Amino acid sequence: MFILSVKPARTRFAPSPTGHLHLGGARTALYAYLLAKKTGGQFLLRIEDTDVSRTVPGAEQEIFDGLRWLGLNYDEGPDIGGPYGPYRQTERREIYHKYIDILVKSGHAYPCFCTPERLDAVRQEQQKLKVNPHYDGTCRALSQDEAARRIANGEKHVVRFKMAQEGVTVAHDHLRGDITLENKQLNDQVLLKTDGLPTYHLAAMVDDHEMGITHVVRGSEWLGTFPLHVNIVRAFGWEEPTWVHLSVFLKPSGKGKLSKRDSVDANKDGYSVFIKDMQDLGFTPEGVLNWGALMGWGVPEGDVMNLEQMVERFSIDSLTPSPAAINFQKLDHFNATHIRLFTTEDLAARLKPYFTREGLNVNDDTLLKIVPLIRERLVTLDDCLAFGAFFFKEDVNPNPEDLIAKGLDAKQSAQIAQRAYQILEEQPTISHERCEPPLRAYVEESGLNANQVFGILRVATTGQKVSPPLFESMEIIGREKCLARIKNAIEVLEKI
RNA sequence: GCCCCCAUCGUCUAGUGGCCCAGGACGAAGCCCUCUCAAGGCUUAAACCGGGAUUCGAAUUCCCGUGGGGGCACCA
Repeated sequence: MFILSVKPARTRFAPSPTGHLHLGGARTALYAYLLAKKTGGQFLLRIEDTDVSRTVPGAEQEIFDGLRWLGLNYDEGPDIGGPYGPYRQTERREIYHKYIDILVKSGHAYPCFCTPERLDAVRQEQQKLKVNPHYDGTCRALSQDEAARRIANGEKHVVRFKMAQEGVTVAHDHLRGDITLENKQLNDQVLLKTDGLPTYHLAAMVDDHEMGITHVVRGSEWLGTFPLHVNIVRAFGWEEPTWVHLSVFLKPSGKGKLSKRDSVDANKDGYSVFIKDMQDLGFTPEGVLNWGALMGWGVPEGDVMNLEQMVERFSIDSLTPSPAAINFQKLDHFNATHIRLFTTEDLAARLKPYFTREGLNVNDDTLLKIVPLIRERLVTLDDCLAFGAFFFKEDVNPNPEDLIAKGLDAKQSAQIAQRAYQILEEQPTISHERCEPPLRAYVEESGLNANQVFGILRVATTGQKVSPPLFESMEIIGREKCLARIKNAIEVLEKI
């Protein structure tokens, strides 16, 4: 037997806790997760909180909750631990200092005493002269003795990477191939800040190495500093991971990168790019994931997938590098499609919170009965209110106008309701099988059309013009309530 | 300003030199079904950014434009 062996991949999702978990982050996490699971490896979560001033309280928890809601369970992370912890960068200071020392000793990095004010002035001057903004190298020229003396003096300083000033760097991205950049385009970037914490450039490289990450899956906004990162990894003499820079998401219009502002706009139409909001809006993890997965991934076949199926079909070779405009209509489609795939019990459980949050008293047996009736009518879970809230209400108060059938007047409509009432009253129970035949017969003999007769009954019993199928609905509402509601409708019609 | 990346229907994508007068999905239009609304079935319209080059042959390779995106911090 022939065994195709794939090395298990270790991947990570490494967000900074500076805001809401959004669609772009979720998709990055998804691909990293899929790659790990596909190859039998591990997926881990690391919090990149080295910019203390930007850290938002609660953001970290939102990341945990969001990933769990989506079903992207990580094997290692800040809240569950793991063999390579800690998984929060602010708790890893000593590790970074150890590696900074290595770089300084090997001549790949140097201390810099320039003040932010001076740097600002230099940058402004360079812009005025239309030169590329870059560090001017003042401290790079300092002798080791001089630097040591100033450090001993307690002078505040950062540590910069000593970038080669000539030649080129060739960095290999899995989706784009070799990317070549002249070294002089690269800056002597700050690796360690005055506050003793590392910048992303150092922290991410160190952690990915320490944590055994085999594939770095991240957004294409990192493409610009990608060659720098490759240089840092090489300065340490480490083996490079496989780099996978994902495409970015564009606004629905295709003009510009998706931003927070777009979520505000989207919210007006019942959408959001924040994972937390999507749940409130009635989207399902399955729908959101399926939608996000398809933007940037050319699935071989079968567009509709749950997480498990995505794992089966996933391959980083079929990821696409070009930017993708998001399309909320497609979200609707995938959400509705997955809703239709849920079992009745599952869907009932998912729907219940949407009824109860509106203050409705949900009877579980009734809920189970209405699910098959409304399932294919739902786009979002909260649509269940529009189609099924009346099942849990004591009274319905139809708009009198709506009770009048098309082409008829109030009096005629009242007569029809009266006749329908008699027919239904003759039935010992109200069921689909018992009620439809006699009412159809009435439609026949009266010369009316089904729309007219059924329409009056629909509005009378459900209180709305659009509802799940009439007879099935009446059956669930029950004989007593149906008759009472029709009687009420007759009264309303007679008063017109 | 400089650098990097990307480029197939409106949108997401398939396509790795002949299988492509370009396939799928969403959306759109029409028809069927039908007690409303959906769902479902069938059908239609809709694209290789432009120009050169290589080749018997190019959506597919190369070059130049153009358009779009991203980056140029003691932010990630």
